Amino acid sequence: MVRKQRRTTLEDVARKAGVSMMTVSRVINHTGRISDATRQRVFEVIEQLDYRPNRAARTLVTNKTFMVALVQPDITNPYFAEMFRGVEDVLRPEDYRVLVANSNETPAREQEILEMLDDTTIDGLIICSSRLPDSDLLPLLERFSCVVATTRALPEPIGSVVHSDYAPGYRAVIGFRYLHEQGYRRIGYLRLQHYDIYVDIKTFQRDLAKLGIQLKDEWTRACAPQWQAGYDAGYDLLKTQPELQAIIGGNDLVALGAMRAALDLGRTIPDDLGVIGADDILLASQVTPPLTTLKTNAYAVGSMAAQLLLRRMGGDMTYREHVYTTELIVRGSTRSLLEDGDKE
Amino acid sequence: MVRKQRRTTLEDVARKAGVSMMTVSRVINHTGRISDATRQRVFEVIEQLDYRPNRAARTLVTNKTFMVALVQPDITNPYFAEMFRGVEDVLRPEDYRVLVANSNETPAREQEILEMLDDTTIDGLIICSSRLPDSDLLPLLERFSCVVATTRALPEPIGSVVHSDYAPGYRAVIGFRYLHEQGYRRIGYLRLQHYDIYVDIKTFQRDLAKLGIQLKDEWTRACAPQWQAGYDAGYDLLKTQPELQAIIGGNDLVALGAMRAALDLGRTIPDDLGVIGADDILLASQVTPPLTTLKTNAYAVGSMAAQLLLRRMGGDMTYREHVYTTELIVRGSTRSLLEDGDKE
DNA sequence: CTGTTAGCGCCTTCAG
DNA sequence: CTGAAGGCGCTAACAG
Repeated sequence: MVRKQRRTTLEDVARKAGVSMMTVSRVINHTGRISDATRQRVFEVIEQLDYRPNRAARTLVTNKTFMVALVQPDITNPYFAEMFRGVEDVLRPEDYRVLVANSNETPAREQEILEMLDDTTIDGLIICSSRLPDSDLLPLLERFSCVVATTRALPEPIGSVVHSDYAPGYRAVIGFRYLHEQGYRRIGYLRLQHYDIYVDIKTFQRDLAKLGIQLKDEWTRACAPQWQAGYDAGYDLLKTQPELQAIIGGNDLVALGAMRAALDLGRTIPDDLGVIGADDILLASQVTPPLTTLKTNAYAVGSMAAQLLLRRMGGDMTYREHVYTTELIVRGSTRSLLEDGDKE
Repeated sequence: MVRKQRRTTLEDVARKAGVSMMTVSRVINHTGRISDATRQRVFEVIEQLDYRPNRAARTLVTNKTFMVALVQPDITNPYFAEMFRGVEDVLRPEDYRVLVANSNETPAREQEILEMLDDTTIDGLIICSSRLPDSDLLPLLERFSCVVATTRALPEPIGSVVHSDYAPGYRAVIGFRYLHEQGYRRIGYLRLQHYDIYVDIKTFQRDLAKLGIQLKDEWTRACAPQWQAGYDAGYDLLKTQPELQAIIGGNDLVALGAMRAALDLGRTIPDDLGVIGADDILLASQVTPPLTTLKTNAYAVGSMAAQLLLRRMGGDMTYREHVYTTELIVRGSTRSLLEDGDKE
């Protein structure tokens, strides 16, 4: 037989301890003043009966779930897995549990996830690198009382923000600038497709042009933020634009996919082609040659997001914005062209 | 101002629709028979008022939370991230949400997590590769009505089981056998430290001996299932036992760490040293040389675990056990020694 | 310091 | 096909 007996309740404990339910409630919640003797006795009974409060009942009356949702595009991306750790490490000591939902890079699924969540399920929401346009995202977020977004701007009243990037979609500029300084002139760009939600590629090209860097239309492709997408896009890009001297990937996975494609096409790295990624996942440092990358501290982003959320859940609804800057880590996948006379 | 107004409740909907609360309840739960006209009207009002049922209230009365906990040792290990996807892909269509808790490879933290969870928080529990000994784990699991464990045996009444391995802690044997066939005779083994919970290393050595394979005491180290631990242990192992012809890692991260250590020590792979990992994470195929590994389908393990859990949550408490077999993927990090005359 | 009263929002049961 | 009463287990607010 499976256990059938009713769970022990507050009332059971109260009866057995010879006190009122309220007293027991006060003891377990450490609220109000209780004599040591009573407290002790109550604790003993709780122990004996293996009493554990019913969360649902408590939530019904307090409106607190002690649950936080973390909505991410892809937890198999080491960047997001690391971010999860940051979030959990901050929330757990505060007794919050983390509900993780993965949209698998599918905007429709992200939407569905947000629709299924609400304030009776969670106390707060951290939405990471949303792939939804503002017109879809903001109405959904309005339904939640406490929201923090990462790598995504939000109108002030909606929630606080952590940027993992000095400007959304602009992280790659650091790579362009660096390569340009090293003498590279024909630089391909595998931008992440969701960047197009907030940065028009034409604008991006113009902004690069202001820095004296040319990015021709045919030198860039939008691609999904995954290894295989990077491979495919990189392969295509190098096939059609063999004159490229370097490729910048929107993240490490994409850059590494492109790097593999380049190798398969017989290019040598960094001699025939420079490659730059972004994030600095473990894989980046372990391939040969190791990948030059734009490092972002995913763990810090996660823990900061959690801290901002705790603030909000604690009642402080002040808008806060935290920007982590991106750091260039130079490794073997790029080199200087300055001594080659390869400048144009 | 923040929203202050009370959430709309069943009662609000009932009043506005001119029906009883019960009718509304039946409509939203698709239970009982309701006239089309009434149903339609109720749905309209629900829409107008943007009504959403209060989860806590519902849970209080039904005892269903529609929440499943996934307890894992380390979500930054791609193996577990992939497994999460398998779990979620099965559970979401059934309307379950997934609470993820990460023990960070810390048994005490795993214990703490399990203690904080209970049947009023979740309907079911999937515990992955528990790092706790049976004496600690089993009493904790008994408190839950529906449990599935992965890569870990469980007494029948406790829960169902998915093995990602032909026998717990024995996956590496396939690697030993393969290397032995290829002429390797001095094989180091970086076993995962938690294996010692269920497989005594002496027994393991004896079992290998039965296959005619020698594993000397000084050729094996227990190490944490992470890259850095693999690096450190591998470094130490190769320093003290330079005669080793190969190293088998308990998982890919460890093997890759050891591989890096070998390279840092000036060994060439596979010429000076063979390396085998386990899991087949993306990184394994992307390093140079690519890593020979014992592939396990993490996604399948996750989705099978979720399916077994659904069965249990659906009331079918039959014990079920699913074993995935491990597949050897031979890549460039190992070679044949048979033509070398290097046999002993 | 401790107890009493009154719900939280929903579903189960039993009547119509 | 629809409704009324009762209670799930807990805590807020007020008494003493």
